[in-house]
Amino acid sequence: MKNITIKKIAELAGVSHKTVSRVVNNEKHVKEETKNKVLKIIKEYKYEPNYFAIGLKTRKSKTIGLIVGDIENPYYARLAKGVINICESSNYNVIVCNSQYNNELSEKYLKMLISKGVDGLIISNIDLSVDSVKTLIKRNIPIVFTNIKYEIPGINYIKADDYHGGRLAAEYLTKLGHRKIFFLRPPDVYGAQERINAFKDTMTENSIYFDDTYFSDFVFDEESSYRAAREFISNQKDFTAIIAGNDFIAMGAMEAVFDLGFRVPDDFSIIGYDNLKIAKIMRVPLTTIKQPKYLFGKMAAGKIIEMINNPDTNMDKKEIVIKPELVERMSCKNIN
Amino acid sequence: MKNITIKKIAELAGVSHKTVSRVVNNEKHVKEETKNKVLKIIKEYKYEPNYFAIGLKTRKSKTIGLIVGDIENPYYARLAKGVINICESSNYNVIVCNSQYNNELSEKYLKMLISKGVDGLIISNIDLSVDSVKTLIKRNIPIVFTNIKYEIPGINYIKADDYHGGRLAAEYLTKLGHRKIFFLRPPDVYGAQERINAFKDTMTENSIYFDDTYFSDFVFDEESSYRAAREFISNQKDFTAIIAGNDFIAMGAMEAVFDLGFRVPDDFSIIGYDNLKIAKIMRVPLTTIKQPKYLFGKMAAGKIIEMINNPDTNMDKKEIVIKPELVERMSCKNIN
DNA sequence: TTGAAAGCGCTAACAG
DNA sequence: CTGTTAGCGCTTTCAA
Repeated sequence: MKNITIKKIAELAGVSHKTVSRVVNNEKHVKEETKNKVLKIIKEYKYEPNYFAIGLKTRKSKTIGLIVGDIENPYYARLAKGVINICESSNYNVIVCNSQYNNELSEKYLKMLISKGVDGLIISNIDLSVDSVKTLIKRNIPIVFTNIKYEIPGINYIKADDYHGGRLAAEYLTKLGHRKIFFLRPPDVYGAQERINAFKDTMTENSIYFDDTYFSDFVFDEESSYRAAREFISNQKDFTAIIAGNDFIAMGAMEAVFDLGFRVPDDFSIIGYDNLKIAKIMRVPLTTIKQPKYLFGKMAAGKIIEMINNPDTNMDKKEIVIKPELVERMSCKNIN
Repeated sequence: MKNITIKKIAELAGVSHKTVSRVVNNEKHVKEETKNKVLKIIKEYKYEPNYFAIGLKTRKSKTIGLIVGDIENPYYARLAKGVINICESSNYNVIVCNSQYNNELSEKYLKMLISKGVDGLIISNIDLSVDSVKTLIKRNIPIVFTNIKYEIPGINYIKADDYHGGRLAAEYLTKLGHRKIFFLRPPDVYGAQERINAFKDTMTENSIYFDDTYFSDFVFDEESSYRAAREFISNQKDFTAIIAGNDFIAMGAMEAVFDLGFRVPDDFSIIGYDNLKIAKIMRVPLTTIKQPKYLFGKMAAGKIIEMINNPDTNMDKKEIVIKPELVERMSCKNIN
């Protein structure tokens, strides 16, 4: 039971294998009659072109790689959905890699993807070394970042204005009268640092004191956030607000507050980031900063496919930056 | 700037390309000295074996395919995480397909995956035709289902005992005194039907009336659930409880209840399914049925890799069935 | 321990 | 409109 190859079909149809190749690829210069004959045999024998043979010749894989920090974080899940759906409509598949915010793992995934000949790469919030990124650029493989840690010329990215988003959160809280605000730090990706900078700037401008103890260690998901928040809450009395690195992290924080017998926002105001669907229906509906996650995925995929299809033209818009917005709900209290 | 191939390395090292192949694949019968020499050249020239050439020969892709209903549903996201993480540890990549619970799209994805020569397939809650599944089995490609719609002999699956889970939910509600219970139907996958059967059996055994109007149309996600729940709530007065097809759906239902000015569980008790992380921190902490999502992914991936590595041996355990458990929180009221 | 030859299944270039 | 020839980069015999 061997595989049916293009040669066998050619034999069966009494034509050359190149002719079969022509009809398979829908090229012109094939007589309607021949074409139909070949098509019939193809159908009858359920011929399917060999992916590897094609790839070996064309160096196209019709698949793109996506690296995310944590597919379980609804932010990434929704972004991935955007990527996958758009890719599907252009007949691309996507290999999803879960870096777990881990440097080494990211690099490993990168290598795997490249060695598999992906046609493009979408890299979301991971912490690649500058060297890797530069090698990537040199290789000339289409690549789009959604949020980046380094500003490297010639790089395509799609991101939100995180500094602005960070300000939105910090200023909102200070206007509500909060002075001691704890920052649950999300993984160290570019966007996170921008938001922390915005926070610090806001505090400084308002002459509000802060130091390193106002920042948690990196917190990755709902669980690690829960632990960090719990520890933080247990050890102090003066803080009135928490900035959660993202909504997933905010979940953990809110759980910790409730489990310790405190209330939101009466004892602690909490503000998140991302505006996940869950934000609306959380224990206390979460005030947060809105980002268009599906759109990020959609745009990144669209851009990649565009780049794949026009390898030579220098795409015009290199950077796309989206303005985040504050979504006010019930998790923050005015204490003025 | 051509690619460095095995031949070039051979030339540079002054050996045959087969020898290079041997050291690349870590085969024996290579003198330590030759090996080191070759290794040095490989490193120097950054040689990377060509994926397509290898695939053409070996018919192995080192990638597996995963089809899920909706990657945005945290159930699937967590399952996918399990699959991806386990695959990574065995150096497999995973192509994630988002079927959107759509029959045709599922079939299309299936074709794409097969044509890409995936080494294995994990199919999660989709609605493939019996024919497709049979073809799949005939092709002899390792495949694991997590939940299935058809019982086909020789198929591997990992699932929860959905009938049992359905009973858990229905009996819990009836014991609490509920008689008019609305069922927000999840997409028509095997597990869903089992749970509906369990619901009907429970009602019948308790001599509780129900008819078709007690069931919503299929509801896919938080948004469609919101719409369906909203419409349902607006049009009736007697129902006291809602069984949500899963926790993602429960989110939408709870939103609808609140937006319409009702309360949970005072006006409507809601029970979910899956025990997502969000269940704990929802507006009203959700009573639900627990399923080990990460474990499903992990087991499915483990099984697939095992099957890939032992293509001949008939794996023993064909079916793995896990017992779900009730997690009681605050979304259901005793109205006895 | 090493190498030569063949071929996996396809496409590209050119010839007819 | 169709066919021939070559070769993509690797692995697999088999022979040395």
